[in-house]
Amino acid sequence: MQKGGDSVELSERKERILATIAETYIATGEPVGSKFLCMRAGFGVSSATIRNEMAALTELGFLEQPHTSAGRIPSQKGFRYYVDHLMGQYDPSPVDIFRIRSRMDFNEGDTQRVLATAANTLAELTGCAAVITTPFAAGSRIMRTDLVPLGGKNVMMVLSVSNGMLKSRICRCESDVSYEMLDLFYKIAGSGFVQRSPDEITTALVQTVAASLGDKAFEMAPMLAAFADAAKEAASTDVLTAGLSNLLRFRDFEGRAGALQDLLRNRSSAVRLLTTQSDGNVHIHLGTENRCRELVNASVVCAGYSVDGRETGVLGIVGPMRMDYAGVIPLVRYTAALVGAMLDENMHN
Amino acid sequence: MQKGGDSVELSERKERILATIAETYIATGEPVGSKFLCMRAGFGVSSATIRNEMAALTELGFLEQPHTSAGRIPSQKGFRYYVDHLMGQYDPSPVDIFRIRSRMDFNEGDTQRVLATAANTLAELTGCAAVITTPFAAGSRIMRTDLVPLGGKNVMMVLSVSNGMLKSRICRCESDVSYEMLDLFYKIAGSGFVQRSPDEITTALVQTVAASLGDKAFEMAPMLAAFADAAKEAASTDVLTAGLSNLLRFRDFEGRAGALQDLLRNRSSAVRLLTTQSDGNVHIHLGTENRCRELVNASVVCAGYSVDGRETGVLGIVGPMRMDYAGVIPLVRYTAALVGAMLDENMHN
DNA sequence: GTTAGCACTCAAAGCCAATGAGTGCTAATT
DNA sequence: AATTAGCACTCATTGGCTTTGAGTGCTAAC
Repeated sequence: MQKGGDSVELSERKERILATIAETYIATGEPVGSKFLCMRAGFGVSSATIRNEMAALTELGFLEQPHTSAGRIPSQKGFRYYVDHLMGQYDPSPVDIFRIRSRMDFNEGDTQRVLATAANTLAELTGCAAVITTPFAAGSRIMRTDLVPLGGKNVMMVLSVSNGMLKSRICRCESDVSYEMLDLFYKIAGSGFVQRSPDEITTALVQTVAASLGDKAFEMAPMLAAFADAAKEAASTDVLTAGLSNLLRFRDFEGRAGALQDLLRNRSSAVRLLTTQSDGNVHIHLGTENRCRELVNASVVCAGYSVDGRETGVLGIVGPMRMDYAGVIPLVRYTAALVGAMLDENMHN
Repeated sequence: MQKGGDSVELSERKERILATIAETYIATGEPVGSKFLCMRAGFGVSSATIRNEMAALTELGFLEQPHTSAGRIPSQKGFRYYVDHLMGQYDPSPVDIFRIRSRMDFNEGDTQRVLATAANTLAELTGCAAVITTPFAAGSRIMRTDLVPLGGKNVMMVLSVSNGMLKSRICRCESDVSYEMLDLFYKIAGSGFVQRSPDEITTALVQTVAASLGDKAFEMAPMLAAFADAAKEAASTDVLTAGLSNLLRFRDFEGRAGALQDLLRNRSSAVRLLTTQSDGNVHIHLGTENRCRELVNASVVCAGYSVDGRETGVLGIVGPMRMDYAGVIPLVRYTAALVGAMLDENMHN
């Protein structure tokens, strides 16, 4: 939970009012009026007093009014204050833990599948859209490359990266794949590519290698191209999404849900969205904090997952600004921890 | 183009009126009135005569009226008659051909990628959602299985099926993978699994094999399980989608777009949707012909793609019933042919 | 068979008043 | 100084009402 920008201190009563408005608005989606607050919550004062407080909170920018004769809703600043200072901190309920663990198979060795399952689980349990990045490539290196001849001219190339990712390419050679070609590729890869970081595999590097091959270059070109392509993909962070159609259910996104879906489907914008300090906490990006037109009334709740003690990826959910933060944060935190643990398991065999 | 159910013959003038209404409604989305038809189209008669004809067409069930004081729109039956008898048959325009070919790389050896690209291309060019099945497993057989030791306890298993599909699984063994384990698996697979059809790989079969292994069974269990799982997936038809967010743009689906997206994302319902006669033609399923609540005002335009002369998969698009059939059909037909050709290329190396 | 003419229908748009939730302000009270 | 009762005010919403105009169906004449 990062601290908000300006550290205005509110009186305890103002805080209680803001918290109650936030929680009521989150629950009902309707603006909250002074009368309701007076009745419902146990403030020992009249609605007029509450109105005065609300007016002050509006003046301070924590609340806003859809129109004169409506109640108040928390502004973005109000939500920020709420999540930073007022919201209860909970652990996931036993039933949530059960739900998450029963969906995620701790024995899954496939990083890609672990991530996909995590996204699906989060989307389902939160009712929001879920996004999860593949482990970052920074600091990783190519562990090995393998070739699987598929018969005839086709070979499958598998690139294993130390961050747990596998990238495979099917590659059609100019002629039937021969033992010599495979052998040559293994030699090239072993001496020039393995142990390097994926982002070191530049076109230039591959061309240098190709040039040194002389008349074999032509034969090897498709494999080298496939390898370069796979390495390039391995060097960049990818994003898996789930539950995009959940976004259609929120009135808040009416008409904009399509743009939101497209935004999340887009790799680079989704990565940018999740990027945040890696301090092991759950982070909340409210509305315009995301610096993104499509997300003005949306929030992102995200957390990094750590493998080997280093935060190597991020997962999160995207939903309306009036989402149930208190309920959702524990789910995100727990899922992130579990993903980290599962990938850790894979790293250490 | 399949023939409609009842073969009512309409007078030539009625046909011209129906065709003009269909095309105008497709283009504008607005009900079409007698006055417009009289002005615009070159009928040598007055609006009153056209009104009489329209009344007759309504009586016959080819047209309907949103309300008394509105023009007419084609009913489902009207659209059916239009696509069966009235619509022009076109070839894709050179520019469409160029667009499709420049998006689809004829040298791609990866079936999965070919399919994904085809779906994206179709979605983009038609503005509808695109769906494409993987090649059917019927009649296919397992060509080979390969193991790629990934270090430590992890192995990647690759299953090559004769229909061009590859299925891979990462499998975590109980102990470090040894040469003996790999060798044993190759022996088992070679004698018991390769050359079989994927749907023959039942749990029973795998258990029989396991039982025959004696004390090695425990060690081999994860690999056998992964193999069975991969084979099961290979035996069933999968579906790739693209452009689901296009559906949100259509007024016709307002409020139902989410359900439609979910329907297409669901493997079995999407397959059911595309299932049709395999006679090499483009097929059009209008509204309720799809026997599916979510699709009452939607149409599916689909075509099979053939590999080796046999129709082994289907692709199609889903859009509103008032879609531009004349423009879209050539695209679907051409894309299907191209997918077939590309997969053919792969089969014959 | 065609058409001019006309009465009719009905969605859409605009207008108006009533309703009521909720506020802001003021003056009295504690 | 804080609280509150009271009241005037605002404004979205609703429903009723009318107007408008597109489009029809029907009939009688051509």
